[in-house]
Amino acid sequence: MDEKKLTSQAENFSEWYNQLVLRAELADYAPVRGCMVVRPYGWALWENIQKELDSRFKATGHVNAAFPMFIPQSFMTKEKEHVEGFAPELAVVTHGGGEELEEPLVVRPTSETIIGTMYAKWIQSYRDLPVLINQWANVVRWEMRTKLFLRTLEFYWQEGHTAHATAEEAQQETLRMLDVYTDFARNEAAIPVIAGRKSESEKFAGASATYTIEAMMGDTKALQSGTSHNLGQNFAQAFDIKFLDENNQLQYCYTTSWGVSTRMVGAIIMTHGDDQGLVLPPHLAPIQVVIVPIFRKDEERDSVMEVVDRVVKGLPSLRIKVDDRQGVTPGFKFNDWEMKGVPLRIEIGPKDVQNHTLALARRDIPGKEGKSFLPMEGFEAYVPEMLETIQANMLAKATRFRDEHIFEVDNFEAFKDVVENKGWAKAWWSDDAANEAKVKEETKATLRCYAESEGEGICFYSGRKTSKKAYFARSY
RNA sequence: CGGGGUGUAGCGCAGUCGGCUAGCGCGCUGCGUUUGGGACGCAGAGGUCGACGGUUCGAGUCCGCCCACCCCGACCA
Repeated sequence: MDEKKLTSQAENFSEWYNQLVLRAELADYAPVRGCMVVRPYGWALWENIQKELDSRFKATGHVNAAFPMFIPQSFMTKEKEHVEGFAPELAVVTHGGGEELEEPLVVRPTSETIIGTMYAKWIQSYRDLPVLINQWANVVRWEMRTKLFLRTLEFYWQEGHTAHATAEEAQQETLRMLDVYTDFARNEAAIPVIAGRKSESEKFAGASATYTIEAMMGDTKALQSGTSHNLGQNFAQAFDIKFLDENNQLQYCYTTSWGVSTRMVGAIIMTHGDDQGLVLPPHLAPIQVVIVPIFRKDEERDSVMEVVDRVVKGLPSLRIKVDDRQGVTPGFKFNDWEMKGVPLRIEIGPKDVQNHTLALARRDIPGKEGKSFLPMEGFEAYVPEMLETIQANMLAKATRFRDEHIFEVDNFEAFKDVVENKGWAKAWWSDDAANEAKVKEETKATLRCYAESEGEGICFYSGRKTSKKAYFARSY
C-alpha cells in the first residue's frame, strides 16, 4: 500500500478517519478492547476544547468540582428509566483489596446518581439554589462496538449538573447550556451544528427532555456532539433532593445535566479533514502556526534563523512551532504538518530573507491557491488576521456543505432516497415512536432532533397533520 | 451476538500448489553528501511467521481448535 495515499470518499470514510487519527498522532489503540490512548497531540487539542468550554461555564456562573468514579450499585437503580437505559453498558467492580465487596461498585457511566445523592445532602433551602457545578471526568460505558474518539469504552468529558427551584429556571438552564454548546461548536470548532430537542425514544435515560447539537460529518452522517438534559424532578424525587421554599413549603428541586466529550475531537476531524490529513480550526489547534526554516549553507542558516526569531517574537499571542529538525527536507515537513492539520505554515528561506517576504500556506485551501508571498512588514497584524480568515472560511465551508446536504421532503420515496444517498432529510413529522422505529428499520435513519417549524403540515410517513418538523439522518 | 476480513520486523505488505539460511518497501542506527513539496549513497540492527494441538523426514505454508484486531449490522455521547 502507498503510505501517502488517503481518501475521504464515502466508502472509505471509516478507514480514512482511522488513518487520520493514527497518522496525525492524536490517539492510538490501547491494549484493552474498545479503549483508546490519547496521545499528547490529541490531548493538547482536547485541552484547548476544555479551555474554551470552561471559560464559557465560568461566564455562566458554573464552578468545577470532582465526584467519585465508583458508584454503589444501589444508587443506579433508584431512577427507573436511568437504570434501564444504562444497565446493559455498565462495568461493575465486585472485588477490592482481594475480597468480594458487600455491594458491587459501578464505574460511572455518568454521574447523575452520585451527584444527586450529594445534592440531597447539600441542599436545604431555596437560598442554596441554584447549584451550578461542572465536573471534568472520565466515564466508562461498555459499548458493543467502538471507534476512536467517537465511541470508546472509556472517554473523557465534562458533565454539568445543576439544581433549581423552579421548572422554568431548569428549562432556562437547559437551553442556556445548549446555546453555549452551539456557540462553542460554531465559533471555536467551526462546526455549524443544528440544535434541537430529541424525540422521546432518543432522549437520555431518566430525562424529561433532551436537547442536542447535531453535526454533519464529511460523509453526511450525523454525529450527536453535545447534549443538554432537563431532568425535571425525576432525579430529585429518586434521590430526595428537596428544599424549603419562601413559604416554608418542602419542594423537590428541578435538575439538569449537560455534557460534551472527547467525541468533539472526532467531530472536528470528520467535519474538516481532507485527503491530506487533519484540518484544525485555528481557535483550537494545538499549533496554530508552524514555521519551516529553509537554508542550504551555514551562512544562510544564520540569516534565516534571525528572521524566524523575529517572526516568533512578533507573534507572542499565537501557538507557534518552529520545525528546526535536521536531516528532514522541507517537503517532508510540509506534508507532516499538513497531516497534523496545522492551520497556517510559514516558510522562511534565503529568498525571503533577501526579498523581505514570508511564504505562507493556508491549510484550509490545499495546493497553490492557499499559498501567498507577503512582505514581512506588518506580519504582526496580518498573520493573526489570516488565522481568523481561516477560522471563518472553515465555518463557511462546513455550513455550505451542511446546507447542500439537507433536503426537505414530503413523501417517503424522497425521504428514503435522501437519507440513503444524499444526506439529511427535513420533514413534517407526526411524532409517533412506533413510526420512528419503523422508519429506522426501513432506512437506518434516526430522528436527530426536532426542527423549528411554523404552521402545520402533513407527515410524510403517517399522512397525519402535524405542527412539528424533524431532521432525520444516518448517524454515528 | 450475526455477517465479512486480517494476523509474517516498529509500520505497510509479499511469500500460502509443504522444501534451502523467511523476503520487500517505509521507518530505525552509524558515516558521508543533502534542505523552496514526502532526499541520496554505503554499512548495519531488528523475526518464538497470533497461540495451542495434529499430519509429515520436513509446516509461515496442510488440518483442527482457540485468541486478538478491523469493517458491516443490533446498542450508544
